[in-house]
Amino acid sequence: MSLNYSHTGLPNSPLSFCYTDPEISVNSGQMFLWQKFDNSWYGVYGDHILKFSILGQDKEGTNEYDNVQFLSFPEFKNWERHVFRLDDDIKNILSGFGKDLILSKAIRMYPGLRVMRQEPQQCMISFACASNTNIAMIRRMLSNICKKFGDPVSIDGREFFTFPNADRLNKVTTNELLSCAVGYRVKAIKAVANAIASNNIDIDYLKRAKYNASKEELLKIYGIGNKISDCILLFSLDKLEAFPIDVWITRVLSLFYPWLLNENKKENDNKQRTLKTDEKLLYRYKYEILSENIRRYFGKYAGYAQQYLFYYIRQKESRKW
DNA sequence: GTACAGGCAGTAT
DNA sequence: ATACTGCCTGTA
Repeated sequence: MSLNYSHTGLPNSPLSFCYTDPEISVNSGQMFLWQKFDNSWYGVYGDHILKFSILGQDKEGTNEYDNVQFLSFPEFKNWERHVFRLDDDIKNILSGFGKDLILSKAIRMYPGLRVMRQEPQQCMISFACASNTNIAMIRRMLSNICKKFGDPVSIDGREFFTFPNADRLNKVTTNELLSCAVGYRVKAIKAVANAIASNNIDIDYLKRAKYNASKEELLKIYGIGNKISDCILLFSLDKLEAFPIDVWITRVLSLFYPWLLNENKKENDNKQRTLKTDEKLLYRYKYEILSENIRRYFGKYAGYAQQYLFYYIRQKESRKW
């Protein structure tokens, strides 16, 4: 497989990678537990550690490499197909956005940006940690959780830790979790672990069910609201229409899709619209209605659009991850 | 010291 | 229904 690796990413990002044929890059937000050492990337997928290595020479600054090796511990055959969603018809998905100028631009800038598929239990716990904080903090919390409750795996002379499953996390004490610097999110983490461990929610069902039914189940869990459930649905439950709306997405909508927001204005608010006022708009607009309108506009692969827009606005604002 | 970071639940109106 | 508030932790 020909591979094209580059730091497409954000200037300060230690993360983000892409390769071509098919081209891939991924938002850091999707890869909390990935790290790069030398020419290899290592990532945690539940109780597996995944690895891929860039072998061979860079063809004179083209970032094209002729050989990439995918490994996993323990064995997880063809994990790259699963994790990078190589079965998605990316050409078809992206061509569907062709009429949208902003998306077209973002797609040209970040060719092959993908939605990554995460291990569902890990994904649910990860986003339970995501409220009111930033990516660096989430990475720290999750890394702490793995170190404390996961199993060590030694690879290439380095120690990695698997992600503890729900049964394990369901048994740990609140204080043990608090030592992972998760703060008040401990209640959400325990609620997720308990819901899975006690079969109150069934991940197979969540995968099978349609977006709305699946989301309804997730929203029953303490600490899992609209945005976080959409992340879980998109990144681990194969709901490609899920479109998580956070402050960054709100900004990009405000800048480039104001009509989507204005449709939902509660009253005709004559005040001048500014970024600041728009950022507060999730207080003033119903997430559900906004979400429906957005999914109607972007279509059944809205989640892919969300990733391009998120990546675009983050880079535009030069955010460090 | 203060503001703020990829939300959420609880409470008051 | 909608507005407002506090919240762990860490960094700028």
